[in-house]
Amino acid sequence: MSNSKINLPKTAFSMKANLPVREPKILEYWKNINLYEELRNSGKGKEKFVLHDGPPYANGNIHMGTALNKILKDIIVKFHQMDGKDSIYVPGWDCHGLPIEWKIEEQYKKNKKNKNEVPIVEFRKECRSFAEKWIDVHKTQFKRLGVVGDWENYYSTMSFDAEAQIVRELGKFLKEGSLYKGFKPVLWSTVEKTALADAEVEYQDHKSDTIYTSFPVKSSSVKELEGCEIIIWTTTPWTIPANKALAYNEALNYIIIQINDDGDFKDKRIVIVQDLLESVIKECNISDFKEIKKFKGKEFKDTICNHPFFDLGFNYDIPMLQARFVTTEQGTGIVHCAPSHGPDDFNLCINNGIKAIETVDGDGKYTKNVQLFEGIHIFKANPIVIEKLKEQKKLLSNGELIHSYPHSWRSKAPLVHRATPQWFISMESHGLRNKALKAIDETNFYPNKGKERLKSMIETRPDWCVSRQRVWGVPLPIFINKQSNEILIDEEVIENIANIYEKEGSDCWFSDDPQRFLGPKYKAEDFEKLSDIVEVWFDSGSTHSFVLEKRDDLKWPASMYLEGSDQHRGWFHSSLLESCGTRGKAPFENILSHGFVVDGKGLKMSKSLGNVIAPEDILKKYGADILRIWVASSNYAEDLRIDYSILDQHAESYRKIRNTFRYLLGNLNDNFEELDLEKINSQELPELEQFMLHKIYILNKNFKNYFSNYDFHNLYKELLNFCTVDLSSFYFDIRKDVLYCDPIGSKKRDSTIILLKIILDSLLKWFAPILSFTTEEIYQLIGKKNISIHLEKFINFPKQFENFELSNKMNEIMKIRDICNISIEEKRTSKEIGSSLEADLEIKLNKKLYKLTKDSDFAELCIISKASVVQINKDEIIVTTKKANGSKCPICWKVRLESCERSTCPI
RNA sequence: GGGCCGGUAGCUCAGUUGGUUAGAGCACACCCUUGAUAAGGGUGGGGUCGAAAGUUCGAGUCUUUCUCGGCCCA
Repeated sequence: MSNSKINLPKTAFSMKANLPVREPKILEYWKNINLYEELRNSGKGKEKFVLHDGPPYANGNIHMGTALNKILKDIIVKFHQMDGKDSIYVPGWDCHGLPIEWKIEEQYKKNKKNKNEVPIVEFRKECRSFAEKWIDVHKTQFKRLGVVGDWENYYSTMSFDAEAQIVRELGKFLKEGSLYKGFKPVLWSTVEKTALADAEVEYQDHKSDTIYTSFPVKSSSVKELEGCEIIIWTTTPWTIPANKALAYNEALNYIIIQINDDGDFKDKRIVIVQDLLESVIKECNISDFKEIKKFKGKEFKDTICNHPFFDLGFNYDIPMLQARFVTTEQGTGIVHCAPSHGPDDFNLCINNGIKAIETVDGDGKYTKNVQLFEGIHIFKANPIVIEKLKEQKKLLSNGELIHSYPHSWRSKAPLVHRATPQWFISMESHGLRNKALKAIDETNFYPNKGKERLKSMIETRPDWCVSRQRVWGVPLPIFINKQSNEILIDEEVIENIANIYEKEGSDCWFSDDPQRFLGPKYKAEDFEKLSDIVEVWFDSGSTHSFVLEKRDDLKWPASMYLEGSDQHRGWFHSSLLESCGTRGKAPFENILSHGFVVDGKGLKMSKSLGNVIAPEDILKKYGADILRIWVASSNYAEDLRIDYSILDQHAESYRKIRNTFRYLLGNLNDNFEELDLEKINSQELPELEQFMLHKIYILNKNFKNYFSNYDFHNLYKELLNFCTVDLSSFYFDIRKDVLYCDPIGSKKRDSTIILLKIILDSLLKWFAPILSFTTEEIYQLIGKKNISIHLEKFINFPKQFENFELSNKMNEIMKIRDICNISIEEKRTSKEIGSSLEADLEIKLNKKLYKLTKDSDFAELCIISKASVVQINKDEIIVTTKKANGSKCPICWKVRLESCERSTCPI
């Protein structure tokens, strides 16, 4: 029998996707129709949804993390657009900062150019064009992922507008008075007279002087401690004059011993940690001692000591402070703290109200803040300190140690931690911490755990240091009065600087006459102009001010900030502080944070492990839609695993979805016109169609629910299951008979066609935010209404589609169907039958089920030739399969003795 | 080293206030089909829930410890 008498599916939609080739053509199409503009036109006047882009750093190719981030953003933006909002995405880039400075310096090194001989302005120009280059590269790579946004009018932190606004934002803190000058230790080279970043540091062996020295206890709540001397060990004796505190660990066990050996410490009682007793007595040559007392570290609480140079005028209190960083690896279990000369020291002291001061100047000489030592170079101070300690009978022992020590990558000179003048925004002076904590409470977090994470950081963080001794950034707009040493606070000056930057950028700060910035009100000679720049987190923390507030198409606050979970300490954090400090509110209503991309085993990607997968590789091998499926199907609340076997699996799912579409298109012969769902009377349709309408209605309800919770992996799973379970293996399989064999235009077939149209329309829209390319491909094949699927809206289904009574009945039928299948399978395994159409079934049901299913066509539902249903008195469902008698109808392939009801049946 | 988060079939995920033999899809195996055909259908095997201890009549679900992994900090 020829196939001409049946209606076989026919479609131009190919089974093979060939996404790597097809997708770029679709991108070209979106560009030609100017999709972004079309979206804005279609969204005019609608409620805005603004996902504010966290700016990636304009440096290097994108990696899986960035791809994940952009795709997730795009999916959400598209969902909201299709949900009837004006959903606007403006991409941005973070451009200032050290990494770009290095790249330029590296180029200099290669070309044997000396950075110091290049004018700052020229250097900055090179940084700027470097960033511009990478913005272009990123743009292309992001677009390839299918991300739709305002690529033509992106924002960047180095645009003149941005630089100007950053100055205005700083001006607000200045005016308020929360921006203050303080000191903080940084790694410093006394040779180059400059601060160094961590990455500019090389570790090399270095010979240091070591000392065991003592701090007499002044007062303590432990009686036995009184009169004792606390012993500390250090490799930097020159920091002793800057000592302000001692650190102990409350979890460790300490011991008091009395020394009987002759010498400065004869009959003295000293305190050290128990675990290091042996090493201390050995290193300090203690041979005769007596144990006095053992006690827990926590008993040190409230102990106050004197400085070893107490008698030389260092007569301030040295408190003992609890610190977790104290260990028993080396030394004595008590660490001396000079807040101006170590980050640990600094943090511990600042948390206990002891501020760092400038103890050493840029050349490495003690300042006037260090009595007795003023003007002495720190690298020459060790012998003097040791001598004076000996004089004061406070030196238990000294020696030398070769250890790994930081050096400058350029000059190879040893580095020191030196407290340098820095600019801070106070967390407390104007209530910034409380404002931020309140703002967190008013923000929704996806997943919810992000709230606590951000909160605990804000609760404990120290004041915000916003200055950097660098050149590629926005200059701190600060003048200091040479006479009074006071900061110039004048809105007019700030506005003047901002206006200049708006026209020409901030390079001029480094080249132009300061008078230009001060304006006519002040004399340049009376002021010192700062040459620090603003730390880049302040730049990106201000994006809300120069993007959301400045652009008419956006709104403040943003609907959502969406970044990796590391940004709780980064952009979420800095944006929150900046905005709360200047506006008293968070710049976002919702925060969505996602985990990190890890390999198939859950390990982080690294070159050394060889488990790195680049987005580019995936695009070449699979295409962007597969990558987008990976994003949608992964649970972003945790880390996201990826490897080729995972991608293969998603590629398989994609084929299933694609074939689902192909079946629909084939049976519709690529014809599609939108139906008015309100005009459909579901009661007039066959039960199976009514059941499918119910399924669609419920799925849509779940879909909206998942979407509003940004729960994409469950959403995608449900859509995929619908394709696999409800459509492919159920509805499609059953309805092939009607579609192929019933005459075109017949009632039942038309009912099926109606359903296929509804299903196609629904699937296209449900999948569009995820499968942006494939849905567009299909839409172009059938679309009439709009020029792009992405201009469509989600469907509202009539409530009358919902039919729980029928659904309950069908669920019972499905159970019977399962048993039928098992029965058929037995006969198939025994080779009595092959196709299910070779089977006749006898189904025995109890009274209740019999009554319930009396109008159901089991032959149709089970795709068999004949089903006879009988009522029995047992509750068990019994199905018997027999090989069907008769001949196979060449049209419908059913095996029967008499001809089937179709007029075309030749039997 | 510290803080936070997480570890359910090969994979992606469900598992509601602790309660009957732990679920789904994919993958896999076997079979069928050849009118969705580099497609489609059916059946089936497979986890004791990272490990141990505890609370409880009862724990994947609560507590503790350990372990592995991730992020942040040091």
